[in-house]
Amino acid sequence: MDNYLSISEMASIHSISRQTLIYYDKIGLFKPVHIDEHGYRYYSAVQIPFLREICFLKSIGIKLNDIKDHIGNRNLTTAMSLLEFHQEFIDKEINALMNTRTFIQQRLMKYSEAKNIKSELDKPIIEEFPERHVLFIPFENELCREELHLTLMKAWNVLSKHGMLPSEGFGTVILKDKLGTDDVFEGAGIYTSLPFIDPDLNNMMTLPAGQYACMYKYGMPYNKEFLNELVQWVRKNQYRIVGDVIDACLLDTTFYENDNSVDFCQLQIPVEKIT
Amino acid sequence: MDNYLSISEMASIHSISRQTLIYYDKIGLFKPVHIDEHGYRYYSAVQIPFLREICFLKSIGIKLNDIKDHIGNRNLTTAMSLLEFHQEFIDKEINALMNTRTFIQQRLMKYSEAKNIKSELDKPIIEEFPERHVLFIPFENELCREELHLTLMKAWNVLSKHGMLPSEGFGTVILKDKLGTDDVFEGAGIYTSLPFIDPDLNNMMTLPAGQYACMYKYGMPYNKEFLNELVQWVRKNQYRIVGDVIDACLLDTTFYENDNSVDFCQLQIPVEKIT
DNA sequence: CATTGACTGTATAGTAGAAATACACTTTAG
DNA sequence: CTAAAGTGTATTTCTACTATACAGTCAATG
Repeated sequence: MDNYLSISEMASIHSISRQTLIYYDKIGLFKPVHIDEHGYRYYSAVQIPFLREICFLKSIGIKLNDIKDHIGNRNLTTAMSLLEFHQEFIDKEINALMNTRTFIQQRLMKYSEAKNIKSELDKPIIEEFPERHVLFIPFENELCREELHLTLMKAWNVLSKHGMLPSEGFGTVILKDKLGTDDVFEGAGIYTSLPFIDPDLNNMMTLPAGQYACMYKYGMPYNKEFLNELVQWVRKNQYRIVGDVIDACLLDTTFYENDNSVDFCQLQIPVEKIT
Repeated sequence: MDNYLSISEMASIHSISRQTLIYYDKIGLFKPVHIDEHGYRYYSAVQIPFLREICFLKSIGIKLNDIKDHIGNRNLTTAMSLLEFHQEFIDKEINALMNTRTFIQQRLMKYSEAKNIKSELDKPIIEEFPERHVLFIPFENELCREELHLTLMKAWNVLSKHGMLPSEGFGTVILKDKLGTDDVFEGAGIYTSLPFIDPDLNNMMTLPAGQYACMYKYGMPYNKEFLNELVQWVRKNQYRIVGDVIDACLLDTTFYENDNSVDFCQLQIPVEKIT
């Protein structure tokens, strides 16, 4: 092999840049067979399969360091286990991206729901909901903006540990039995939707399917006036409360500017018509 | 809101590090509401939803710069288009990973094939092959190691431009009509397997399904002795050559150490029994 | 023979999103 | 009063390059 390839020839043959070859030389991944008295790099055609394989492994996402460890001393067994190991890595990545895709989809659903209903603010209506599986974390201190945020973050972190993002929605659960008592928020807490069911998860709660008396409102869950209003409407209209009350947050304060801004929520009280 | 949260509290609430909050401050993504006379950072509970949303957007893979542009002035429309745009990005990523997965699978298939047949070296046998679609690039100069490598890289680059990696195999095609002539390699060239069919691709060639007289060998395609041996065997055994000859490379020189090493290949001659 | 353009070299900075480290100051608990 | 915990800034490290600046080399042309 007497006719060498220059660095630019070698680069263009492999559709990579001259700088990349200089870099590979520097990190010891791929070195020219010959360097002349001026420091010019010269490659041999025999090296082409090696650089080609480096480019292949790189383009399927294997790190240069791992390629370096592998390429100098490869055989069928090591080549296969490198690929098998990397395939598992790829599978995990695909899985993670599919989950992410689900989270984005659910978020978008939630937003388009919020977009479509802004007109009917503060008017009680009856809606049907399917069964919903959520995570529930009770409040530990007196309910205020800070307690609300901190409890939600607890729930958020529980989900994160299970590889989920609570993209579909969250809100407050108020116990049916405490309605009308001195401390309406006793035993209340935060719920977050579950993007998918995880059997390892504790603190799961099921919101039953059925009819709910609903009302959209701008206000935080600890502003009781909306709840009182809706409860009164329920009683006036010959309905019976049959379960815990949900205050679902549709748009949080990140959608509004000033410091005293409030969430856009929907109160949901499960009801039955009194016959 | 008079009770501030320290940087470590804010960090632990969101399961991120103190350093990350310092970094977010530095790049202007998320700043504390208050800094005391010693430079200590203090956050407000009102900021929790914003940092939560930043963490959410980050964890679905949106760049901090894009989050920064979005978060300060968001509304339903911008939030939805951000997510929609990002979902398309995710879909492309999933697609790319699925392709990569295919390439790895095909490579592994090729390797396990090579692993299983090493015993029957240099012995002609008859094998059945399905139809194979390949890319064909003819040689332009006299066949030698360099011409072989350069032509293969041409094919490789054509595939790369179409988003494919020739992971399943490559080799040399020798025209049937030139067997036994002075210049056996006239019109010959390199073929590379196609991971999937791309209608935009020119230079496609179909290797027909059927019976092939095959022989494994260590040697480069320009070493004619193996070809001659197999052709003689074909004639002696009452077969007729019915198509172009394939010299399929199973393991290239990256699997062997010294500079004069050769490929591990399988010669494949399409044949019919003479009746 | 000089010049020009193409090619080569080294060295440095920049990219993203932190993590890790070093070193100094402040606060808090005992 | 001291020690531990918390906080600040500044710098380095990671990956796999790309881009830039500046200087030397080579081949062809006038």
